[in-house]
Amino acid sequence: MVNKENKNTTEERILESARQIFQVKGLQGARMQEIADKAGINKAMLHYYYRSKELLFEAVFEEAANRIFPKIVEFLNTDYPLFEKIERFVDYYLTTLLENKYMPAFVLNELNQNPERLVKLMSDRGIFKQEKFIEQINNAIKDELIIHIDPRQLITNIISMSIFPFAGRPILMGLFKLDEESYYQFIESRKKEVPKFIINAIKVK
Amino acid sequence: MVNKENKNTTEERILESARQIFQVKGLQGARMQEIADKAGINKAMLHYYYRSKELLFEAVFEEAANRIFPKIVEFLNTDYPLFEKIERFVDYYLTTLLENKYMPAFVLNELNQNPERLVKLMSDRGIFKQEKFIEQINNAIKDELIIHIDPRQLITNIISMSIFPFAGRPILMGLFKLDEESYYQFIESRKKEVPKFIINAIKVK
DNA sequence: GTCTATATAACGATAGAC
DNA sequence: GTCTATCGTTATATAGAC
Repeated sequence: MVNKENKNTTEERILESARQIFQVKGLQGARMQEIADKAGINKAMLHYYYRSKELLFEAVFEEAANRIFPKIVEFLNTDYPLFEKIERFVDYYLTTLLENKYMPAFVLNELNQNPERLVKLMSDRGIFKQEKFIEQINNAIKDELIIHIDPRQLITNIISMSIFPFAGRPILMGLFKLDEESYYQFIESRKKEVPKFIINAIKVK
Repeated sequence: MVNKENKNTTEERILESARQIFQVKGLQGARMQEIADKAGINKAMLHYYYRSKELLFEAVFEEAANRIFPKIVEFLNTDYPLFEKIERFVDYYLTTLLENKYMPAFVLNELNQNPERLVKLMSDRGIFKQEKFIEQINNAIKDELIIHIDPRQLITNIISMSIFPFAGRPILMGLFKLDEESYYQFIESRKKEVPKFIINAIKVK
């Protein structure tokens, strides 16, 4: 499912089980025994391949974080016109997260409990270079294509509307009385609704 | 701070300590010893007053959830005109959450790990009655005050932009290189920026 | 009500046979 | 590389004195 190049080695089976357990229960809530059971192997094997719970968790977390963050930057630095960039960005994120619906809550929670992980992520590579996108927004303001707005506020709004519906999935499902299928449809609609909403908010008419 | 009617009894001191520890570390991450230390009493007292860790946690969680959810509904059912209602709602939430910045991540995470708690919250009282607000939105569409939009999508956007900046606080602080003070200022600005953004997005010009 | 001391269980981790 | 058995620690929870 998640991992196409699954070689089905013991090491890979452990990682896949760890993904599923950690993403739902978090670092503290997960049990090594449960991960071993799901992988169909013994608890000792977890330590043979990953030494400790902490290291196994880090493997899972970094993989998840690397699926979210680098693409943000990649997108922000492409050469698409502003409105098209926003449309593509929202569509890409809703699609990705719909296939990994536990990931946002997992990553958000872990970064709240352990903000140092973010520092590590940022220094690992040139993540979070947003200068180009900010410049693009400022140019669009100068050209009177969009209204005057703090680029950081705009970016925050885009990210909020893309990620919150997943982190707050139980709330939305309760609030609007959605089952799995109608929740899926609701997010699908957002792929067009959210860009329309954003562009409406900033476009100079 | 958080609790004005603090009677400073042992029971209340325990609850206050539990609030602080649980909200940062979660149910599994918190240690009863740590809560006892912060309260300045012995570990046995926690069990004397709250029987178990689980029950102590529930006291904290329900208090936090009850500070977030009931006010949502209360607001949605007031008689303010649509735009004014949106302005007041966003302002109220950003103000409240700025004073309880760990709460959104805490509640979101707990509801993801234990969605049954939401069922309990919903059945406890008439929470989540949004019919009136949905009707108000639909009327505004008919009156050509706002563009055609699914009321649920609009509500989701409002909530997303109000709550995500707190649940994703470490990310925003890293992304925009904010310290505590400039983060506070950034949220303060949102009290005006977000309603403006939303009304721009839906207003018929 | 509040404390110290302790029971009891669970968990992460390792040793050592195969 | 994989297993069983077990160690060492830490956690929640309780018993019982004051």
